[in-house]
This record gives sequence, C-alpha cells and structure tokens, in this order.
Amino acid sequence: MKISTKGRYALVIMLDLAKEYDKGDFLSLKEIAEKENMSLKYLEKLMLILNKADFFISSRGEKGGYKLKYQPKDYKIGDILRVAEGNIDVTDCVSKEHICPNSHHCQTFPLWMELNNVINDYLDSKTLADYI
Amino acid sequence: MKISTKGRYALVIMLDLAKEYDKGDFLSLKEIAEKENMSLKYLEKLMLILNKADFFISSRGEKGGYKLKYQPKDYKIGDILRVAEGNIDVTDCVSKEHICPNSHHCQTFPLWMELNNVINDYLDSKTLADYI
DNA sequence: TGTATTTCCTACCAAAATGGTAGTATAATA
DNA sequence: TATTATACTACCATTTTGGTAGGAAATACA
Repeated sequence: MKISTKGRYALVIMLDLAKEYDKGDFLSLKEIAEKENMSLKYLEKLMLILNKADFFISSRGEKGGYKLKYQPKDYKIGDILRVAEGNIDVTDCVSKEHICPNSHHCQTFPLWMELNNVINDYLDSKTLADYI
Repeated sequence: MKISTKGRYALVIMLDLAKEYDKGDFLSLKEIAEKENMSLKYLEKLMLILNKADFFISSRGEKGGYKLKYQPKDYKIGDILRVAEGNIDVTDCVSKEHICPNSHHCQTFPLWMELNNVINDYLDSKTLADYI
C-alpha cells in the first residue's frame, strides 16, 4: 500500500511549482533537486511522465525550466498521483474487467471496490492549493 | 498503492474460515487451496504469518486444519491486512519518526498523514462479519 | 502400532518492480 | 558560439514479490 518515490517526489515538485505560480517564472529541475535533495537525473525522468499530462509549460536553455500551466486549485492530488504512479488502484480487479475469473462471486471484491473509492474520493477532494 | 497477493489471499482465507465459524469444524489449507485455486505451499507460508497473530485454533493430521479463535465480528479488516502485509502505511514517515530529516517542514507530510488515516479508519470500521 | 494426513518451519529461486545513472540530442539565451 | 536546461533512450543494481522444495512434528484412524 506504499506510495512510491515517484508519487512522493511528484507531489513535492508540483507544490514547489505551485508556490512559484504567482511569480510566473520558470523553475529549473536543478533548483528543485538542490532544494529538495533529490537526484537531478531521476527528476528528469519523472518529469518526462508528468509533462505528458499537460501539467506544465516548459522552456529549455538558460532561465528555462517549468511552470504550472493552470492554477494550483486546478490540480487534483488524485490526478497527479495517477499520472506519476501510473495507477493507484488497490487491486487490478477494481478497474480491469475479466482480470480475475472469479470476480462475479468474489466475496472480497466489494471491499476492494469500497476501499478504492474511499481513497480516490479523498485524493480527488484535495488540490495543490490545499497544501501550499 | 497495490494490496499485495499476501493481503488479498489473507482476506479470502479469513472469510472462508469465517463462513465455517458456526459449524466449528477445522478447515484445511488443502480444501481452501482447491476451492480458491491457490498454491497450497504459498498458503502454508502465509498462514505462518497469520497464525502468529492469535487468529486461529489449529490442529495437525487428518481432519485437522484451522478455525477462527474468535467471532467474525471481532476481526477488523485493518488488523488482518496489517498482519498479512506487515504494514499498510502509505509512507514510512507517517509511522516512523526521524525516517525523513525533512519531516518537520515537509509540505506533503500532512497529506500522507490524512490519507493514511482515511484508509486505516475505513479498514478498521469493517470486520469479517460485514463480508460473509 | 503404523500409515496417511496436515500443520509448522527453513531455505531457495526466478521474475518483476524500484530507484537511480549515463549519455546524447535538441532548444533557448546571452 | 558557448552555456544551460529540457527531452529522450538505454542500462543497471537492489529489493520485493510470488512461488517452490523438502523435511520435521503432531494427529486421526485403520
């Protein structure tokens, strides 16, 4: 049930960018990596994933970096984690049909379904703006 | 954020035993493994963990097996998963002090703490009796 | 009493996931 | 044109996960 480093780092990065939102400046990964004590190379790779999700405006070269494309309140924590982690469902059966031949008469299925909803509802009720 | 096979299997086993609770008979792992299409050897190893948690009465030999020591309503889903998975906390920082030197001024810590509480509160509000 | 059955326990092992590095191409700026 | 920073691919070591193998100890029953 652990949130992986990808998900944890993603939240930190997004919050750092959210704090810069009003200024409008680009924030580079080098600055984030130094401030947060993270590996720059690892951050680059993570950013590749997040960037595909239309989260940022980016610019290369000096004074380049990233900034949020939308306001902090428009980024649901659930969306960020889903993009970073790929999938945050507690089991495969809650989202993928026919993954388990037993799902029709499985007594644990309702539990996983409910738990998954509790988690996703909570994460979708919070945005970056709540943690700035 | 996945529940591992250990946790999923544990719930299935516990529910099978809960269904037998009124009869009072022992249920063998062989029967469970066949019914649920699980590896007997894997079940044995999982049972070793669960058995340490005072969940069962067991008996070896013919007609042996396991039965629940207490009533189904006395087994919180959260307790079962915590025993099976070892730990279901969403991050290490929510339960272990000093695991992260940053925890005092970390902006994501409150989020993980709240999420962890949401999950654990939900899992502790349900018992085996709710899913029989 | 002995044999089959079943739990109890340890030691392995292969595959997948995870966290991280290296190198290079491309774009922007000064 | 040199520097800086993103964009992208390939690799790699370690840990976790799911599962197997083999045997010892206890119990039921013929």
